[in-house]
Amino acid sequence: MAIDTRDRILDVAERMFGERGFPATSLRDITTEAGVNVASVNYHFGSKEALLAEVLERRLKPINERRLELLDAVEARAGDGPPELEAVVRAFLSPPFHSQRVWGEKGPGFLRLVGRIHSETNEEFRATFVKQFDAVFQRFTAALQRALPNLDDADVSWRMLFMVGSMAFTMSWGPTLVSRESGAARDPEDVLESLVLYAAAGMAAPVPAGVPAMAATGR
Amino acid sequence: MAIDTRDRILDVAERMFGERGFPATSLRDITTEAGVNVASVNYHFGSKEALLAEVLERRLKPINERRLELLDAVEARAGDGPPELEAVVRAFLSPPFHSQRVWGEKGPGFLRLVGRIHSETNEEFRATFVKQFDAVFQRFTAALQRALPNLDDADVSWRMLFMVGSMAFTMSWGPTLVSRESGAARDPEDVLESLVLYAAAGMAAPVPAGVPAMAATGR
DNA sequence: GTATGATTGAAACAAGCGTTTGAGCACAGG
DNA sequence: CCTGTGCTCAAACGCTTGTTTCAATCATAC
Repeated sequence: MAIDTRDRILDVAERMFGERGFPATSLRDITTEAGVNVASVNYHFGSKEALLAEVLERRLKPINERRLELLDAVEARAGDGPPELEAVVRAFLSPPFHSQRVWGEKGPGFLRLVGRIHSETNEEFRATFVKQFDAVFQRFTAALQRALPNLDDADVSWRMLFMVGSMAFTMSWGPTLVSRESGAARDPEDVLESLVLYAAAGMAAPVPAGVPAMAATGR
Repeated sequence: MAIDTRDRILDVAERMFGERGFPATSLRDITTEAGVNVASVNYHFGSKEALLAEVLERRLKPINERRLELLDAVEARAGDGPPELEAVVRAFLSPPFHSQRVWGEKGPGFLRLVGRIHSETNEEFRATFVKQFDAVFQRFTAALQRALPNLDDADVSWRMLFMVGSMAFTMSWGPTLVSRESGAARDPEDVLESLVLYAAAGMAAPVPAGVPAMAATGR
């Protein structure tokens, strides 16, 4: 009856984990909605947690690949010089926004999920999850350091955290904001654009006066 | 034997909700650690969800009061002119950072919790929670609009969302970042300073080229 | 057609959940 | 002294959880 049980489970799980969170979603919720048997989750994936891992990987892998692709292009264009800051930021931020066509009523489920992985899973799971980002983080950290030579490593790391925070939070709450304040309604594409400009400006902010690493001001 | 059962429950619940999340923390986890009986939660608070509400309110109320206090001072200083952007941003961001003396190994538990409220509770609860922020949001939105007259309302709203995202995410992951990369280690006070500069710069970013300030929203 | 291995189904499993119960304790005011 | 109130306790409530079991069914190769 089912086209493909595995995929149906993945789709429903992605949506429900995104909407309600991982611990708050039961396997019976998922399997009922997907029209499959409870046991099939453990048959196909092994456990609830393994299902979560697959849900995440399915979406995250293409996103991170796309990020690196875009960064490659930006760096190629820059040649030996420093890459353009805004382009680097855009290479990082845009793939998740494009990963789902619709910024639906509930938002891109799996990205809401990503935003709260760290709080809903145990330590080991979290570690293997973060590992998926390691390569991306290293590449972008290096690129940003070249684009912002007056920042020390610590500054770049913290500002990347700020940027990721804006992104994750926007994915989570954005749809709520859109539905609450009609004035704020916007295309996801416009929101992405706003976010890129915001993050690029923040990245280029002057370094704290009191704790200089080497240089004084930003752009 | 217990100094005050109520307070012990609140303290332990705050920490555990922060570390593991609301659904993943059982009342028995809390009461065992606190050295009190399971039934005392329902006796003192009525339900698990009511306990969460009180945990949040206990910390959030003073934080939001302090925010408004600081904003009052900033606006008084500005007189009839526009308030200083960085001061407004600082008034918003600093109280949570000061709400707990120590940026411990696990981070300020209750702020990690705040960051994911929306995903771990039902719709009604979320509504009453967001209400606590309404006054603060309105005041700060107004102040930012005066400090950034070239942005339209939608821009200000989105950029506030970006700012809150940076803050929440930093509270959550900051401690992780500090422990992973020794190079990034910093005082919470320094991190706050970085965040303020980052957010102020982001707020002041140019408006998107394609979307003029006065035009109606979507396309 | 029959055999084989992959998949599904209904049912049960033990464990844990939030909540309720009602007896018991401590200690005030009369 | 007794009574009333506030609180704690062990035990049990009914229910849901993730996981397992094992027979039934399916698709495919011989």
